[in-house]
Amino acid sequence: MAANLSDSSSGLGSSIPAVEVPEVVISRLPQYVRTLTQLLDAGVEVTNSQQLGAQLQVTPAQIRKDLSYFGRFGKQGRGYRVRRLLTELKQILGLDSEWNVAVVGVGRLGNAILNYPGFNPDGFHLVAAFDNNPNNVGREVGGVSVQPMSVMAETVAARDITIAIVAVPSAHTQSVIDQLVECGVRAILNYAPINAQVPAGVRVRSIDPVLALQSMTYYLTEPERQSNGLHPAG
Amino acid sequence: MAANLSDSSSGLGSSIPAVEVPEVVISRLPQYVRTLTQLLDAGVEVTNSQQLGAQLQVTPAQIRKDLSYFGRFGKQGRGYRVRRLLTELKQILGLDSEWNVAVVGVGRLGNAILNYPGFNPDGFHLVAAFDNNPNNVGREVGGVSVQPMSVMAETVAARDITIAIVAVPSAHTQSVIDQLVECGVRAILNYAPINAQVPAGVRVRSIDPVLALQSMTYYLTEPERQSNGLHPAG
DNA sequence: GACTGTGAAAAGTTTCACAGCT
DNA sequence: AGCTGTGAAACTTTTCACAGTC
Repeated sequence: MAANLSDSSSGLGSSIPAVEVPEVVISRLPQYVRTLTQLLDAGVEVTNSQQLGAQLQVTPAQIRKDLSYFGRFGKQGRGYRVRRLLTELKQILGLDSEWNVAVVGVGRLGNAILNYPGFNPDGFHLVAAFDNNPNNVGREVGGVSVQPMSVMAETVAARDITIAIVAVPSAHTQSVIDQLVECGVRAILNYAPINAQVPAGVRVRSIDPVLALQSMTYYLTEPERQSNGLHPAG
Repeated sequence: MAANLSDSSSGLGSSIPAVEVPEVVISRLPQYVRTLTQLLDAGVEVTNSQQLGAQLQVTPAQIRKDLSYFGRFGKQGRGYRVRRLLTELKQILGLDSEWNVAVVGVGRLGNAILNYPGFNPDGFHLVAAFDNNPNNVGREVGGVSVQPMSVMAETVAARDITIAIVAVPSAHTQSVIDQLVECGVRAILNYAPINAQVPAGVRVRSIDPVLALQSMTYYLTEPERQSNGLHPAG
């Protein structure tokens, strides 16, 4: 493997991979970050691929392989220093920066999102909220003043917003996403149960509890469909 | 490929696959179901792998291959009858049955879940709610009366509950999941940002917006990391 | 002519197994 | 002795391409 051109042995190297990193690897890194954060909070200073694998229910080899895309963060015979690895992974994922996020749609769900305290500790700042409904415009929700959709372009530019959370009814979601993309937003977290279409270069993830339930019922029906014993807690 | 032993040409065959169906395939079926439902609602009677693929942003070959694990649902030269394919896929996923679901944790999030109207149309019935807090016990939320955790085993058995939605604080989540598993629940939708551990035979899916955001920021950082142009709207 | 269903090829991902450092 | 980092092997998943049916 053509490992890596960056000098990551010189502490916190910026780890620019020489080889395209598989998307599935990137999707696992946030889980590694979370587990390492827990270990750090628990006062653990050194860990290893075995321990991380047990926590994450992933093989130790996979963890080592995943990390090898970005550099050499461990020490043979010893393992990984938790704080160092955590810092590196956060940097790789861009979690050493702060991200300004807009919420579109301030109905029941949008309200809950704006009041949810879980985003800020992770560097995601909900700095703007938009809604079409004049009854909502001007209200203060979760410390943010709700603006009309018409000022979205200005606000997104002014506040350097690159990420949006969309919580509008399904029927309006695609149109809202189109507008956001038009404004320069490049990552979207969609809460509507639709298949959002975005141009290349823009990312979408969807939060869809019904889809999650539906992908489990298959295994609850008679024919012994337990498949593997491992639990891809997606 | 050793296709399929079931006689699925004789309409709505129960499609017991001879070969273990890959988990990724199962995870895509609910999306097919959703798209087919939309087509049906739009009055479309016949579709094909090309059209479905365009909607779902998946190659037509993948759709045909996925379906081939369960039977032959199309007609060469014509495509798929929307209603027929939808019925078959729902049956495969177990969505032709109704599922009784318990919600554990009736805080802000649990409340929102119990009031969310999106589960029922899809055959998931929130029939019980549990909470440890005496202030919540006895309250009526989303048409369900909140019960103490102590009666969980009884209620789960009495109401034939196989699925649970867990919306309790992270610190209590694993313990609640253990109790649910003990009660015989075999599928869990977890809203806490933890790595839930369950025994083989039990499924977990997690709803974790922060993880979703964190898996996108990588692509928002300078080095041109757009990777593919396709958008795995996870 | 159009489109499915499917073996076979290609691509992607995981696991193995071991050299090499601590 | 213990554990990483990594080529190579094994396995999985996707895509191709075309025979067969409508």
